[in-house]
Amino acid sequence: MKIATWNINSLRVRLPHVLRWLESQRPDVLALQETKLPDPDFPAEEFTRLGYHAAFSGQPAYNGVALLARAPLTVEATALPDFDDAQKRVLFAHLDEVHILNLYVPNGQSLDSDKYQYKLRWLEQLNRWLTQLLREHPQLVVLGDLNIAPEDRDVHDPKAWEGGVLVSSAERAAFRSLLEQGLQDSFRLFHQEGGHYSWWDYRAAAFRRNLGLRIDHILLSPALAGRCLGTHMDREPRGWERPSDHVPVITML
DNA sequence: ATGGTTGGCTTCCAA
Repeated sequence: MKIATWNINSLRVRLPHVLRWLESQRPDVLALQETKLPDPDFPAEEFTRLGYHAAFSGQPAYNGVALLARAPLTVEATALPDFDDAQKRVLFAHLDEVHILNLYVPNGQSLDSDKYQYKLRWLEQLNRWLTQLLREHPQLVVLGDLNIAPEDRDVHDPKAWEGGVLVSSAERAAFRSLLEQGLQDSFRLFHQEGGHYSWWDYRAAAFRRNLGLRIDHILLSPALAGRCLGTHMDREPRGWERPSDHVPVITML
């Protein structure tokens, strides 16, 4: 089973990339973040044509998540439980036995921002929910743009990033809490070295110079981690015309 | 070199 996640930074702009990528990679599941589309505008029929079922939860201009899958999807939630949030960042669904939680974690903007406090509260509530999800669903995938580089080896220049969002100790502690509950970082099951990133800033030719961060992740419950065959980033679409600033992360189960 | 680029209910905000 091939499962992927990709922050596409506007599905309106990136639809040709998503269709091209689906045709060449044929994943069983593709989770999208930052669709930036209200639900009535979601181009579901474009994916139906390629044999994909679609589930989506979006809003105008910001945020928005979607799941595309070759098997029928059953949506179970579109928000964190008991958390008042107008922003569409969560899509929880299952296909057959496998449950997938697609997340677009808040960016946080800067450590002194209200948005950073919102991010930390959001992650705290996610951790609370995860306890229940792991108990109820042995085959659980948690994936998406988690907007956290878990360790210094996930950052091209840890000194330059010190004091910023995506790398702060509170965010990293929240990420570790996910792992302490039993999830495994599928990429780190296979690769130990630094230099592998999923996002590069559009500015300063960051991709060409590999000035990136590993902030998009596929986390697996113990049962799924035990049968995982590999996880990698596909850098190819970052070289296409008008690319997203993120690339797909792919795991094989 | 405290910059730079992209997308969107665009003349600013979010990333």
